[in-house]
Amino acid sequence: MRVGAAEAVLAELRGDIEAGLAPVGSKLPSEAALASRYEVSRSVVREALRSCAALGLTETHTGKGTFVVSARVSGDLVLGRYSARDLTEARPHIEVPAAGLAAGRRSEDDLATLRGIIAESALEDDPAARVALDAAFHSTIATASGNRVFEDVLADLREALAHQSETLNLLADRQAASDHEHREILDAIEAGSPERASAAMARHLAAVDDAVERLGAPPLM
Amino acid sequence: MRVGAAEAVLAELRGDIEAGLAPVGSKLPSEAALASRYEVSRSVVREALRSCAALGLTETHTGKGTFVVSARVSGDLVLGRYSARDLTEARPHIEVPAAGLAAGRRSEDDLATLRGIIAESALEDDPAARVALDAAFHSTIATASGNRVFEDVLADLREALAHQSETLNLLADRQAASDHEHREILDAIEAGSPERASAAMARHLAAVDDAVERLGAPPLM
DNA sequence: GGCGTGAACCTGTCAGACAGCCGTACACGC
DNA sequence: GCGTGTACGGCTGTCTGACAGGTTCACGCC
Repeated sequence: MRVGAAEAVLAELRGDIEAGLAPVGSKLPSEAALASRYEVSRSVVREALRSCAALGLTETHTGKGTFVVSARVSGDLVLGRYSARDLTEARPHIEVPAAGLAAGRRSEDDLATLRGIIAESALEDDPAARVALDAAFHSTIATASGNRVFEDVLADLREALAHQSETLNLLADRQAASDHEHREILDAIEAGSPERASAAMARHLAAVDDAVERLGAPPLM
Repeated sequence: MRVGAAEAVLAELRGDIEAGLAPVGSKLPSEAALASRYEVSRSVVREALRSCAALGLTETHTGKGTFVVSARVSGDLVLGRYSARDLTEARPHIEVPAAGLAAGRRSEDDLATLRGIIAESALEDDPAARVALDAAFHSTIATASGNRVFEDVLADLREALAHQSETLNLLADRQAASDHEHREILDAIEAGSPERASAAMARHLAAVDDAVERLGAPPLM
């Protein structure tokens, strides 16, 4: 009987999920299997799984098992909690200053990542993959801002937005435009100009919003 | 054996805590007592408490019991997770637009609340009580913005800020100035002018930051 | 082939038990 | 009188074994 086992199991599970070892959508082993793997009783496993569920990482269904529903703990900002209007309204206030900060604090690593994403995006035709790359671009900028508040808030917003994926395909024709705007943002960040970076990000967001509105669809990225 | 009991117990506990029936700092009844009160087994109570803990509402200490540590689920933004710099940097980008939105969407209820807070603050001498009123003022504006994103983010930021309470007393001499600035913000909101409201909020935050910096202390409200 | 039945597996809950931590109160020694 | 130490009761942490009820799938019957 190891005291503290429950926390250890929780840490283990959470680590696996956040590291992607248990991808979103996958099914975790049964409680009994986990208990035997970690050499603890099923009670301990159940309490750990309860914590995972409370953190929004997993959902467990009677008779079926427990499934990974998110790879990161999404705090208070739960899916669908925000209206499209709220999201559209809030996003510029987070992303624009984040781009400005990124320009002031850019690291070579972040720049390399951004360049890589843009290059990859130019070659990519699959709309779903392009959406993922767009998400990666924006989230890298949040990281590059060096401010965890922006980083976290943006991650939550993006997660909420990801569930309005019906809009995705409608934006396929913006591919070239979006690539160009991303390029401008990256240029400004590379140049170390917060003003230009903020302005470029603001233009990009406005352009996306415009396109979405023209299409009469809920907002997306 | 009632199936779904665990969720019911969790809802009950969470409701009590959020409603203030179990104030922050208080000790919950023992697991055995809760089990008997809700007529479930201790396993069920333990799993519910695990969820509460994962949500950040409670902490349980071996041999002592479980204690309420927060009255609201604080998402990802956990105490101390953000540096003072991050918070100071992010706050204006949230609060300033929130004030602008509040001016555009103000309701009579919100206005009445804000007026009440200002009136109360003028009469209040106790620094701790004034801090609470200040928090209430800013959080009411977030509510009045009509945007849940701002509302939630601000609630989290405020919670994080609340733990830098050493700074509190240092700002006592700003009482009159702060009251005046709050008044200006309220005036602008009452007038329905987003520009004036945003500007007034920006001035207020800048003034507070200035005062804090002059005192050489970490930022607060 | 279609359909129903049952077995296998899974989660949800229960009851009882014991180990270890914590605070307190009582008794002992100084 | 005072301080120390010890024993005790209460609490959490974990374990074990059991049963109910949901889910899935394969087998066998029609």
